[in-house]
Amino acid sequence: MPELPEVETYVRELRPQLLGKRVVGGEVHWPRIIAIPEPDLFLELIRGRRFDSFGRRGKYMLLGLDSGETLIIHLRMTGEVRVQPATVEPDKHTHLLLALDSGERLHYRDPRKFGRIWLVGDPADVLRKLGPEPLEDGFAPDDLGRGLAGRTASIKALLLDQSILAGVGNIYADEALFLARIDPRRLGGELSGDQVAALHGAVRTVLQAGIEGRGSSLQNYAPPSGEKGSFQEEHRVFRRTDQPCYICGTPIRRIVLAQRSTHFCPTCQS
DNA sequence: ACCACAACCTGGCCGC
DNA sequence: TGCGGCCAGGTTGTGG
Repeated sequence: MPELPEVETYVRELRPQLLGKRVVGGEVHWPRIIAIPEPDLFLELIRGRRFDSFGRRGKYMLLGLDSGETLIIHLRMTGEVRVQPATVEPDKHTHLLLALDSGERLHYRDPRKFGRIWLVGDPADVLRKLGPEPLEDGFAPDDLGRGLAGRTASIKALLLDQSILAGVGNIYADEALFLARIDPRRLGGELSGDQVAALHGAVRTVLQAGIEGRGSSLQNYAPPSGEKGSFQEEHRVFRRTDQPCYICGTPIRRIVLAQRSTHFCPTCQS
């Protein structure tokens, strides 16, 4: 589910709930969610460790431990992290429980089991293929242009490629392409310099607006505080199939690109 | 190197 | 109520 704005919201809301707390025990109920190391060693290494820092890279959450190691969590489609009182019992979708010295427990819950968790000495081992952070000051139109140059995949597929740009997913790709007035079927390498610059600006605008709305809450998704985000109210095209474009009134179209639902205005985006 | 697509999983919704 | 089909905010592995 979550893209950059949802993960950033997660980090902001979980940080005060976890910083300074220490892990005093844990249980893994679905071993495959622990990517590195083996689950038994994972639990051995994390027991007794304190959370010292909390950050984000792309759609990954990075929790720095007092051992110098980093706990990395990727929620993929349906992962959730909650810090709960000890009285809250895990349900059948809770795959990792970490007991904290505060008496609470961290629950990692994930109905589709796509999410992954790593415990590594060097985060680069997990993150090295990621492209630039779109909201960093140093991210320039040329950085995006270099990633798209010569590519013959659709611009929609390339925006979803985390090695070109980190953090954009299906919602924000569609919204950015609408804002930049670019047809999602256009090939990456055929965009003009002006279009690349417009897309660069649009990606930053929609991600920033997403963060300000505390993410998009579709279905039952909500950030750790439990209060839903609001950016879904600002979607211009995403899941607005057959509804009128807010600019020109043309019905929004849904097509499939890169195996993902893609929504666009056939009049505004060409 | 690049591209398209199956696979990984479960649950919700819709029509019959 | 049950069943089949489709949908879901992501990434990885495989084959061409």
